[in-house]
Amino acid sequence: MEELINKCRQNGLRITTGLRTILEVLHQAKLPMSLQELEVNPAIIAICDRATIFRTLQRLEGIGMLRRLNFSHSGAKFSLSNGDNHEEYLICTACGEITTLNMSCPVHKIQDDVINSTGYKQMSHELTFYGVCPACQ
Amino acid sequence: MEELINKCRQNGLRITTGLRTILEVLHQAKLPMSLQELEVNPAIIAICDRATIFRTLQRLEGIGMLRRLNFSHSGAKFSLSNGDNHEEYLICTACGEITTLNMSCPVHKIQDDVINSTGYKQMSHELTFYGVCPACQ
DNA sequence: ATACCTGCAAAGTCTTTGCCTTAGG
DNA sequence: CCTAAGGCAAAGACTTTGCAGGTAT
Repeated sequence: MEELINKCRQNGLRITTGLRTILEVLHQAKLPMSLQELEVNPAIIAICDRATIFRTLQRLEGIGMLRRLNFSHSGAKFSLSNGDNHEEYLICTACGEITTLNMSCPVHKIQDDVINSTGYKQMSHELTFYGVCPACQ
Repeated sequence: MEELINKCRQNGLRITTGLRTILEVLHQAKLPMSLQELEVNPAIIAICDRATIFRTLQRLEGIGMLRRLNFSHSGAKFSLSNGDNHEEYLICTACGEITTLNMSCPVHKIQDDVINSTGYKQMSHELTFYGVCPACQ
């Protein structure tokens, strides 16, 4: 957590209560959260206006600490970047539950192939599985 | 193309000019398109209202012929389902260009593992690579 | 004939911005 | 102090819906 704060400081952000709280919530959630979810979060609701959350997320994304994700069955979500430039998720198409997958990422090899064959740079990837979770079946 | 029409008919959709045109455009585009892109498409703009396109996409998605995708640097896009329940894309984070990847999908094996370990059903997946294309570097 | 589709316009929803105030460094 | 950050409210950008009239079957 202090590490996150320091990274913000290094990037010239001012350490405000809002920023601190948002980081904390995202850090503890460990799962991507939407702007709205942040907005109604008990820890945030009394502290920050929607616009503040929005701009804070924007700043965090700008310095590469946050990653914007778009899942097909919900809107944009944000998660603290793991620094590895890859994200793997499993999403229930019925209830929307998001699960992170801790796989020793099997896509890196494929990614290298793609880099070589296309000439793209600064490559990252998202691998998302959709399905119906046991509880919803 | 006739195949697509038949599938619609089988699912109880009425074969209207709008539906036909939208299918045609999506079929030829081969790339995911947003509602807006469809709306301003020369073949469609004179035929269909935005609401019609919207509802047509909704119906197509409902019968599983269309897949809704959300990319991190653009809004929702739709592509005719390939029936294989998987999609692989490469997207330039600078210009937004979308490229389809024709890989003999390397993720199916991984998907099987995920199914076995999580109990999810009706699994599909999206694998998206983000990077900066040669032209934008 | 009768559902189903469509167009139009308006209502929603969520995101983004302007402007003035507050407060971190 | 100076400038970034915050609050409020309003503007935007899309998406979605109601309803009256049109059309495939």
